[in-house]
Amino acid sequence: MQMNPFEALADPTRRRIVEALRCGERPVGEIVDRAGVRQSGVSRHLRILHESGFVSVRPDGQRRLYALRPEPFRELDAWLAGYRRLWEARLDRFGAALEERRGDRGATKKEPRK
Amino acid sequence: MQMNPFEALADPTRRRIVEALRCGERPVGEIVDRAGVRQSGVSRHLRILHESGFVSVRPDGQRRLYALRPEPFRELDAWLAGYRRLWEARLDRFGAALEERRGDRGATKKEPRK
DNA sequence: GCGATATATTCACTGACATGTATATACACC
DNA sequence: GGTGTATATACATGTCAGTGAATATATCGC
Repeated sequence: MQMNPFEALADPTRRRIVEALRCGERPVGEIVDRAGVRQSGVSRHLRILHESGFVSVRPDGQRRLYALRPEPFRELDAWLAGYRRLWEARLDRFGAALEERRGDRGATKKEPRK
Repeated sequence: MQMNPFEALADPTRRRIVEALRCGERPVGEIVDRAGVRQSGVSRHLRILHESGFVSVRPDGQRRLYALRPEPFRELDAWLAGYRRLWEARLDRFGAALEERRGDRGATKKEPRK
């Protein structure tokens, strides 16, 4: 399937699975309990997470233990780093103001009427 | 549409748009040149990015200038922070080893022997 | 007013993906 | 061997998101 980290985390079920692994490795069965989808679905999501580098597997008897791997998180962090100046208060110079530029953001509530 | 930051960035075209705005605000036309999709597509992606908080808009004559907003980036950073211990070399204690757990990742090439 | 330019929206299509059910594979234990 | 449990895969289905073409809206200059 070959997904990049953003696509891999775009699915809420996959994010739940990742969070279920935050505190260490777990067998599929335990993940199923927290994922909110059937075992077959979890298995497919785990495959995607594995292919995108988010998890590792190791056999343990008839079970398979999944665990998080650091690489894709590092990758996300590196990407974010390129935008860090957006929020790491560098508002002292007006270059920042040029980029931040009046947060309207409530554009939906804008236009009291027309 | 209501997208969370991960879904918003899952689309490659939207990531290209975000990158096009890294160095400051731009009108839609310039973004179209870099996005690789037609103007109507860019407009729709900009709407999604706006609804998810990634960009702000301000009118400038007959054009509209889009710019990045910091909030969703902060949000992503906060999420990532919960996993930072995965890669911020805290391998000095074996608690980390429990979680990192032998990066197999090349599960295909796994286990030269054991 | 009119025409031209910039951007947004509607419509129809298509492809991808998440899901469940059912089935297959792998391993453990007897 | 056989039976039971744990996990993976195949198949069919429905939904949704990204796309382009065409159209609508807004703003400028005259």
